[in-house]
Amino acid sequence: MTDFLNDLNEVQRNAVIATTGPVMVLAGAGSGKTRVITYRIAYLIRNEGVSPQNILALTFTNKAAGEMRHRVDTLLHQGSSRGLWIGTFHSIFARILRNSIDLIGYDKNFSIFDSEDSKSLIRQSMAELNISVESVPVNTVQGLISRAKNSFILPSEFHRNASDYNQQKASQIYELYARKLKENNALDFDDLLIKPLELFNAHPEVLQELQETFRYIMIDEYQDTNRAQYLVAKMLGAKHRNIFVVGDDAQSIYSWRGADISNILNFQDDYHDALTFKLVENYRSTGNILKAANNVISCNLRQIKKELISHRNEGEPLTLIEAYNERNEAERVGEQIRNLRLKQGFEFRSFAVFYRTNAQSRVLEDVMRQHKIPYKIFGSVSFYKRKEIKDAVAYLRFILNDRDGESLLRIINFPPRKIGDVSIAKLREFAEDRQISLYEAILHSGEGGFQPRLVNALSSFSAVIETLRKVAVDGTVYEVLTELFTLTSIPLLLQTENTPESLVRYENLQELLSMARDFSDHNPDTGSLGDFLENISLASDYDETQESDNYVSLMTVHAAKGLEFPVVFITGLEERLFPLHCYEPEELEEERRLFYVAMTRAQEKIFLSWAQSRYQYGQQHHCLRSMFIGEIDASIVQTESGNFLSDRQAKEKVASGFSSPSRGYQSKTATSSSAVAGVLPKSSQPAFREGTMVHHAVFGPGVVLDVQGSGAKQKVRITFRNAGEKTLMVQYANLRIQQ
DNA sequence: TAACTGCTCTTTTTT
DNA sequence: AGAGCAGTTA
Repeated sequence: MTDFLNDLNEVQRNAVIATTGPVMVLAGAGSGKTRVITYRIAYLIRNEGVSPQNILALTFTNKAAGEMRHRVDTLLHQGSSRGLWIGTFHSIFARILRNSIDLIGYDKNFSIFDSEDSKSLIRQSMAELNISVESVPVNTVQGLISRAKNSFILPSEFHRNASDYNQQKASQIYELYARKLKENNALDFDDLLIKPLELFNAHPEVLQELQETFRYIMIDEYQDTNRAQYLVAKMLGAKHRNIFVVGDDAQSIYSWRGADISNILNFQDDYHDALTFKLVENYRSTGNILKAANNVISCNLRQIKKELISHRNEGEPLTLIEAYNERNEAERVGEQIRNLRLKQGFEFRSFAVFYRTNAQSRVLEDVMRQHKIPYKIFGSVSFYKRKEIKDAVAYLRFILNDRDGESLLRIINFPPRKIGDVSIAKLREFAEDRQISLYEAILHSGEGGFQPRLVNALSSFSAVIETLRKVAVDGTVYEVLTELFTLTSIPLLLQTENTPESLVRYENLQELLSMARDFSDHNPDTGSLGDFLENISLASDYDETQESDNYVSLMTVHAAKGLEFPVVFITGLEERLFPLHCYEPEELEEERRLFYVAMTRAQEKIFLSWAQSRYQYGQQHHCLRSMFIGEIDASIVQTESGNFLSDRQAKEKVASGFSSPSRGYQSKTATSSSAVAGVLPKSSQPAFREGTMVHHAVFGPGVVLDVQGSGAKQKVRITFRNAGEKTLMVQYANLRIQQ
């Protein structure tokens, strides 16, 4: 019965069998973290006779949850994972809320608003409060509100503590936005995490029941939990105290989303009797890869010290690709992939190309297509975020929850029914007069004194909705969707439009339909429309992987967490791109952890690439090599032609004196203008100091922030009144000093 | 009401 | 460079 424990090393095994009381496992990259959790679940079920219904495992992605479930099934026997509570924080909490949210004044059929819906609602709130989008950007507001929610700060408290203008405005908007969400009977992503707390506080009996249920709680990627997640987990585990958390502070990359690294750093303060295990034996990567990763992460100050120990041979050095521009970078990545496949027998699925921002995927995609390399981009425009899908889904959402105003606005005039903004405004007024919802206003539009044409349009709309509702009562999701497509002729319209885009959209709707059919087959019981929608709302493109397909994976580094590939390309290693922004030292440390995550995904080979110039927001920029590259021991990094960096650096040092990598980029405009304008004679180059007022031919007036280097290599960082912050080579910038 | 046009802003990363 | 938006026109 304990045979499967032999697959584990001693520390792993000890962690698995320590089933009682709080346990923390610090698991370095590739040290068998998922293995420990899954074996522990299997051990609980098989050796300790725990019923699956009493085990809760929380993950951050659906993919991780799916994989865990799959592995438990493999470990025991098919179907063993039935009844297990395995899922993302968001989906498990949504499930809890579906059961009892009526206790805190929501309808159980609540809608889940994605960030687009939520942004639109924030925009509405701002309009009502007469706060212009120019004064405070919607994105900023959304970020502030989200952060507040995740820290479990209520509007009133946020308002009290608002220190600057943006926060003050955001706190006002937060209040109205929260009210509007409730009016819509909707929860945003953050609500899914914080509403359980509200529920538990108001109704302790709900909490008690759940505490009884969840005798064993396991949390993956604990370093990425935010305050709300931390609190709920703590409450749920308070009775049995069998809390088992796994994480790696070195892989904490979500602080921008409110993740609080101190949750893991302070675990032992919360649970004094906690057992701690450290997994540092790495089975994934070669010695050189680990060495490089260790080199880099040791530059961070705030960390739990642990050096990963390799279980594999040294392997090959890392390879540096230095490209002219982003296109060249992509081409050389493609070339390497082709060569390695042909000469060393790697399959397409062995390769992953990582980048810091989604925008970088475009060129890579182009080149892959040109070179006929099969590829898949993870998380570009999610299937569910496509307009046609969102429109169709909005109908489904609205059938269940007719207070969902966002959905209503999407579908009321789609397909076009000649109900425009003006009519909607009139309808709104009518609804407000009578204190009824917008949909009720539509149902009673005959009494509103509207033009007959509008009343007709509105009643044809409500007829569609009512018909669909009837179908939904005892029909499957598939049937509802089919009826929707028949009634509205949406697919037909797209087909007759017959443009390449409309045909793609048509295909997408067919895809949705077949997903619905799939779902209906697996969930034959009626009333599963809500479940279907929940899956859709909480799903993302990052989740699906089909083992059978053979393609190169393209994704952001964030999306790569938890995955592994034989060959990894880390692209765009340039200052201000990766690391992206470094206003604060902590932010730089997070970027470094992100780079660490990227490197530790690799099993055999790592390629690091950067481009000397790159298009960013439609402008070409000169780039500087990322400081991260220099943090790796130069004796294990070679160029494509096989020269080691250590040799090259030695030569360079002799030739031109040591130059350390410095920050920033120069604008191409500045460089090229200098060719025309000429360069000041060296002797007459003015001296720049911090605070010097200057004038630039293109950027206009500005102030020097700091000066780097001297002589021909001197650079100045300048904040321009109208052009923002730039770093310029003094030699080329042709700056005039303003007295 | 809907289509068109020029304008702005974008780019962090995800559930 | 490209998407999305507001404002304008048919």
